Amino acid sequence: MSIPHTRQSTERLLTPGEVASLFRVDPKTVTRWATAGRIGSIRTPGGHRRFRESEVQALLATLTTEASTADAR
Amino acid sequence: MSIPHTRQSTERLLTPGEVASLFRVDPKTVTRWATAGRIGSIRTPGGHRRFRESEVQALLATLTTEASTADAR
DNA sequence: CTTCAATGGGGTAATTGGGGGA
DNA sequence: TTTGTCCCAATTACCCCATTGA
Repeated sequence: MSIPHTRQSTERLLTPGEVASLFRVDPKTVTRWATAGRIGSIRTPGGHRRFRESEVQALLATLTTEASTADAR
Repeated sequence: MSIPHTRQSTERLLTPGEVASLFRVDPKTVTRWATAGRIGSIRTPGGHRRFRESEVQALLATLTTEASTADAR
């Protein structure tokens, strides 16, 4: 258990557009991921979303499939 | 109930720029939040704004949504 | 007193959100 | 089922320069 403290001032946040660029998708798609709960988000008081860079990187790594590292080089 | 524990010694004040960094927005945006009454602010005699760290942290926590722990593909 | 980064105010461009449909 | 696109309204970002704060 133990709920992790939300005390990370060094946590870099990304805009929807930046995340969209990383995944090569439309910003709207990123919005849907957030709505569907596939990725955590931080909303500004105005309603716009920001995403944790570490979480985005982790998601990218999770969805990344590498080819066998047989002797490729 | 009233709260006699007014620990202002622990009450740090943040500048617009610091709050902006936490939300990954422009300092001007934080100013608009204060003007719109979305966040409480303290004005210096010169007109500059300062924000209560506890209030900012609380607001940040409220607007934060964690990703679903279940991996639905 | 001098310096200089940060802030406020105003105005304008860019991004985002939400609904709906392809 | 997921994504991209069009609509419009709201929010946010960047430009100017005078003032404040340290």
